[in-house]
Amino acid sequence: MTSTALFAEISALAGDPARASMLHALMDGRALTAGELSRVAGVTPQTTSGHLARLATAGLVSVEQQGRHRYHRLATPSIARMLESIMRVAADLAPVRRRLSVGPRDASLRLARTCYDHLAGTLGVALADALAEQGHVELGPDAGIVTEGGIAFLRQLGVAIDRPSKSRRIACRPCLDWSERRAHLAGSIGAALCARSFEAGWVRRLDGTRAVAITPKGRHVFAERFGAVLP
Amino acid sequence: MTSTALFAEISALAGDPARASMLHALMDGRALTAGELSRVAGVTPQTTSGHLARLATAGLVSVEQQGRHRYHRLATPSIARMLESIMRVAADLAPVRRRLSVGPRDASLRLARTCYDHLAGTLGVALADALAEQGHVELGPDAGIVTEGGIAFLRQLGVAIDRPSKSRRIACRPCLDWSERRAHLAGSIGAALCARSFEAGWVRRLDGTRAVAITPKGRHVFAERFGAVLP
DNA sequence: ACGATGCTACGGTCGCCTCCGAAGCATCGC
DNA sequence: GCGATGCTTCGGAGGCGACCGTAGCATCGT
Repeated sequence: MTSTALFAEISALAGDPARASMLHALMDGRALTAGELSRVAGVTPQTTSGHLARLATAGLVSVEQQGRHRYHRLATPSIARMLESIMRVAADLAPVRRRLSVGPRDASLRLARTCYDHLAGTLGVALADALAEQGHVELGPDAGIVTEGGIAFLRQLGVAIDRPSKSRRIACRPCLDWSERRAHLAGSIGAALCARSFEAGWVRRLDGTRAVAITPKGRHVFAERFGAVLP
Repeated sequence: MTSTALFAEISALAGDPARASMLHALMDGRALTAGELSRVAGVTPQTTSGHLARLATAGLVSVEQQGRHRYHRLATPSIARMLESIMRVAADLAPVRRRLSVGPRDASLRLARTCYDHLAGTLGVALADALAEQGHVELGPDAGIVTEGGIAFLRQLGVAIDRPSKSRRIACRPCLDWSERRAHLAGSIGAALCARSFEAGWVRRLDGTRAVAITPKGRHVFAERFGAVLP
C-alpha cells in the first residue's frame, strides 16, 4: 500500500454522494445510527450498510454497538479537519460553478451550527469578531492568539481552558467555513467555548441536524458579555 | 449544485489513483507539463489529457499555455491545504493498514522536501524544533507564535516577514506531515523561510521531484545559525 | 517547408461500484 | 414465546468512468 494509493482510496470514499452526505452529517461530532444516516443519504438501509462497512474498515468512522443500534462517528478529529478543508475548497469553487442552494432549509444552518467540535455560522463568526474587537484574541492569517485578558475573560465565563505548561500564551486555530467565508474559532479554544455554550444553555441543538438554536439566555450573554452583534 | 454534491465531486476527482498521483506531484507548488504528469501517473498522454481537463474545469488546477507545453499548477493554496489534510489522514490510517512503502526512492523525500510552499521532512521538523528550542517560536497544539526575538532572528537571516499591522505578534500555522508525524512550520512564515532557503542557496531542488537537497552552505547555516540537528 | 514533439478529440472495450430486492440474524417490547 | 425493529449479507442489474488506439491540430527546430 503506497502512500498515493491510500490517499486515493480515502478521497474516493469521500467521493460518493451517498457517503459524502453521511460524512457531512457526522461533521457535528455526534454519533448517528445507520438508520439515521440512511435517511440523510437518501438510500436504502442495505446500501447504507455497505457504505458504512467500507468507511469503518477504512478507519474513517468508528462503530459502537448499543443494543440493536449501531452508532457511527468520525474516527478522529483529523478526519473532521479533512472534511472541513474539502468543504473549504468546495466553497471557493462554488462561485465559479452554479450558486450554492440557499433554500430556507439552510437558513438555520447558516445562522448557527456546530462544526465538529466548535461553533460555526454567523454566530461563530460574530463571536470571533467580538473577541477580536475586545482584544481577547488576535486573529492572524494563519493562526490566532488568545491574550492574557482573553484567558481571564473566558475563564470567568466558565470556559475550561488548558494553558500549555511551557508557554505563557495560547495559540488557536481559525477555521474558514462555507457560509460566512470568514474565520471563526476552532481548535481546543473553540471546542471549549462550544462545550460551555451547550452546558450553560446558551445554545441548544436543533432537532437532528448540525444546526443549533441560540436561546434567549444565550442571546443575552453573547450580546452583553461577549459584545457580539447578532442579527 | 448543492453543497454536498460539490463536496463529493471534488473528493471523487482526488479519488482516482492517476489523478491522485498528479495532484501529489503538484503539491510542491510548481507548474508541471502534461507530459511530466503523464509519466508521474503512469498512464498514456491521452488519458492524462482527459484527467487534466476534468481537474481544470472543476477549478482544482489552473492551466497556462507556453508554446506547445501546457503548464498545470494547483489553482489555490486552499487546495494544497486540502491535499495536505487528506495526506494527514492517510498517514494516521497507514499503521492500521499495511506499512507504507519506505523504499530508497523515498529516502531523499523523507530527508527534505517542499510541501507546496514550505519545507517539510526531517529538515522541516528539525528547523521547527530548533526555532522552538531557541525560543524563537512557541508551538501549541493548534497553532504557533513567532516571538519578538524570533522575528528579529529571522529578519537578520534575510527571511521576509510581514508583520500584521494591528497585532504586535505573529501567529503561524503548524503542518503535520506523513513522514515525520511531527509539526513543522507552514503558513506565511514557513513560506518565507522556504523562499529564503532557495534564494540563499541553503537548499536546491532535486531533479524533478518534491525532494530538495541541503547544500553544504545550507547545512552550515542550519546547524550554526539555527541550531538544527541534522542527520 | 518539413518532420518531430506535445497535446487533444473521438470511439470502443472493460471493469468496478452503486443500488435495490430478497433473505437472514440479532435485539427489543409485550 | 412472538412479532416488530434495526441492521447485515447475498445476488444480480445497471451505469458510470478509466483506459488505450487511432487520428488530428498546434508549435518548435532545422
